[in-house]
Amino acid sequence: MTTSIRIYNTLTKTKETLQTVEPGKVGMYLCGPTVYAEAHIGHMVGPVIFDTIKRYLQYSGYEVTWVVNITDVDDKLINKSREKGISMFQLATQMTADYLANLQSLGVDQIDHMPRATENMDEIIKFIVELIDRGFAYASQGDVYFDVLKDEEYGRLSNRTADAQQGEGGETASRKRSTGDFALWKSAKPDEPSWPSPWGNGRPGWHIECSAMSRRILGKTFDIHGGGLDLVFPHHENELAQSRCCHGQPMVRYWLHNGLMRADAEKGKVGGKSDRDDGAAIEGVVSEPVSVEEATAGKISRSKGGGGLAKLIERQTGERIRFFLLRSHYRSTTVFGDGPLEEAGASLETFYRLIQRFEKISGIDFYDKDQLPIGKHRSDFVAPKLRHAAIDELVKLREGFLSKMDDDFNTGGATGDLFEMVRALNRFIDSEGLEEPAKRTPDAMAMLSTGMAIFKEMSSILGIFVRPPKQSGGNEDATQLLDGLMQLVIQLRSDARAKRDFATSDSVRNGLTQIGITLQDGKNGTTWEVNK
RNA sequence: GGCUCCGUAGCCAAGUGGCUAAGGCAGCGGAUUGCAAAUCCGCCAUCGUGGGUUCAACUCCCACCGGAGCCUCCA
Repeated sequence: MTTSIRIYNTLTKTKETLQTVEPGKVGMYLCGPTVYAEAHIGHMVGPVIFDTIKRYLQYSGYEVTWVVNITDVDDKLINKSREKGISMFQLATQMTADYLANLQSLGVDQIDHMPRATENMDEIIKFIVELIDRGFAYASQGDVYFDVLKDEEYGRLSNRTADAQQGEGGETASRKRSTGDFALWKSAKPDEPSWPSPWGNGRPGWHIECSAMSRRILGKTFDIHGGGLDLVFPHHENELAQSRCCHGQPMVRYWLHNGLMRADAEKGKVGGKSDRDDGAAIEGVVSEPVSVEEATAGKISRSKGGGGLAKLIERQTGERIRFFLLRSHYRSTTVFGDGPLEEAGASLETFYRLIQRFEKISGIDFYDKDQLPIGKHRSDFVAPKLRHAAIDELVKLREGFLSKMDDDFNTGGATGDLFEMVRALNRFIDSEGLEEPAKRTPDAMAMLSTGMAIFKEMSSILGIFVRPPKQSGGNEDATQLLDGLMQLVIQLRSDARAKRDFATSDSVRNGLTQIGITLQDGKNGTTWEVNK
């Protein structure tokens, strides 16, 4: 298969053309969470971009296997579970459930395997034994360490030398041959969870599970391995060393790392440059007093109140967050907060309105795969027979979208094409007058559906607009009731308008605006929407 | 101290050694509307600063200023 997909490889620091280990197949592995606390937004960046990458690779004709591991044994889990007075396994189970729920909310549903460290002990121990046999690791007082100095290529990924500090100081330092060595196996204290091994009871070090589990599922060399930029060192450097030394062949073709999220500074939003003289109220600038801590934008971490993602999703909707993440490039650092999400939400409305408009005109359910079918593969696409400037434009925008995706999954650039598709489609509806039933000729309607299908085909690659946006409230009875009520109100107002009693009709509309409902008078009657 | 990355309009954000520097949000003007909303049309940037390389740089190199990250657990 020939594609021109290019991926930025952290190892070589260049974009490289994708050439898979097995033709037509892609194996990819994303480092998942250590499940000792609730997920925060930073944990979602990798899953969302990988989910999108998988969708795109599949669209490009590849068969993709995607693995995300769950680290369910480590020091933090042990400590945290003690604090909470529950077992490590209970804590892991709870936090894994939280993680999975968050993934689902963001539309991440392409993961094929989610192996857990505790369920792969045999494989992990086997891997360590192999490393010792090959002379790259040594046992020391119940621990096992990787001997960094034996690996000539150590440090290439993160661009540092083998003597880089590896944490594990203190008492364990004396068990190591050199400071750069890192633990493959840690002996357990009597009250710690442990597994039997040739070196006594213990638990695996942080890095080895990924080497072991990726090999089991994806093989000795697989295509794409990713995670947050903060994992490059030491985690990925060490994984890479373990696997390569164990197998004598590269672990991964392409190392892919996403940029990190930063917390929003939440400073006074309105008004211009108040950089200097902060504190002094500049005319019209309302700035909320914030503590020094809050005013400093910084890296999101669990220890600094970065959790509570579930609440955030409830407040902002998963699609907003997904769209927000996809709006910029996955490798860039992104400032995150309610403000930026609101803006993403505002621009999403443009899409929702078009979709509603289309559904109203055509009677087709946009989200139904039978009513508005789309092509599964890029190569399935055939230029529409119906010719129209709008269709031609859509076809061209589609190509633009795909070429941006080809270039290191440039989702930010691709969303621009999506917006332009919306404009082209609205323009088509306007120019053909499709709001009026009389003008809905079979040709025009076919063209509209064709255009919408192109739009849907592209947006579904990003994993957005694949299901109807969540209704606020979520209570179906209440929703139906509200709908009936609104129809009644609209009817009464229409009667007033028919009599040119605008005082009454405006008063109704203003009243609704006050409570957050916007009315829209169109050629075909009045519609309403709840302001988000 | 060592190693990375970033600095594009009020804000967010793509992108390129040479065609009009995408798109979004906000704003402004127009079409439409009883008035609005929505939609459409139009307007709104010379790319942190200073040098250098080049026929040509926002895009490459150097310096500086500013911001972020990693080097310790972290997606």
